[in-house]
Amino acid sequence: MERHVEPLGAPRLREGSGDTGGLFLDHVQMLLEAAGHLERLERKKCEHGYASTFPSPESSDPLTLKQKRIKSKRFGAFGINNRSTHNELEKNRRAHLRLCLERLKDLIPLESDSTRHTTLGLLNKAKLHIKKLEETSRRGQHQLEVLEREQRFLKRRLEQLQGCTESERVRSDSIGSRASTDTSDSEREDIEVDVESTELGSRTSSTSISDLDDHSSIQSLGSDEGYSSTSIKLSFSS
DNA sequence: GATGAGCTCAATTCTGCG
DNA sequence: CGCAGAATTGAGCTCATC
Repeated sequence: MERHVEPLGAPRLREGSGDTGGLFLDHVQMLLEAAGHLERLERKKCEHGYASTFPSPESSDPLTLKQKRIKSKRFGAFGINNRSTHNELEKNRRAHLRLCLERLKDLIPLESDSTRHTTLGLLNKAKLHIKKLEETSRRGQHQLEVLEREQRFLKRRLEQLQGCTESERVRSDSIGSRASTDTSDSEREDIEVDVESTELGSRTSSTSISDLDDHSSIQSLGSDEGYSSTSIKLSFSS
């Protein structure tokens, strides 16, 4: 919805001016037209209540010192020049706002491109979108914490089970080397069952084990040579 | 502290569109 | 005709300079 703005004081040169006298007349004509254009503009502004560069009959109104200072700063010394500069700056400012709004439009999901999006509607949609993203992020963070706790707990249980199998092996060695290969399968079976029951337990008490979190030692991470000797089924549920 | 420059904001008016 | 956006304008605020 672009508003058509007439270029200020920019009447076109008439074509086909012949000699220098004609050129001079053209310039005079152009200046007269420009003056007329400005006058019409000013009158129109006066009609619509805009401040005019014409001396106002109300200019003798009592003003505060500050108001006088501002008035002279803005429009006293440079008149319309200063005002047009100000208008131009304000125009740039609005253009920047539009640009930001366009960028925002690209960032938020909109139902359909065909529907018209007002500034207010766009801002409201952006607000909702931000809230949704925050909620998603919060949930993801919570899920991550739960899974990390579960992982730590299972790691500790694994270490415990490894310790059990190690002591069991030492004990059986001291007794003798009889039928060591025969019992290994049944031991593995026991461990599998244990781990599965542990997994179940961890899931039921996943929120109440935070006290134990810091007890997981770095030593356990280094002693992973026994992991391959036992077949352990671990299944995580999200 | 006074002043000027730069910037923003809010009120008002104008304009185009459905 | 109402609405939304653009344009104009005055006022105020902040910061730098003297």
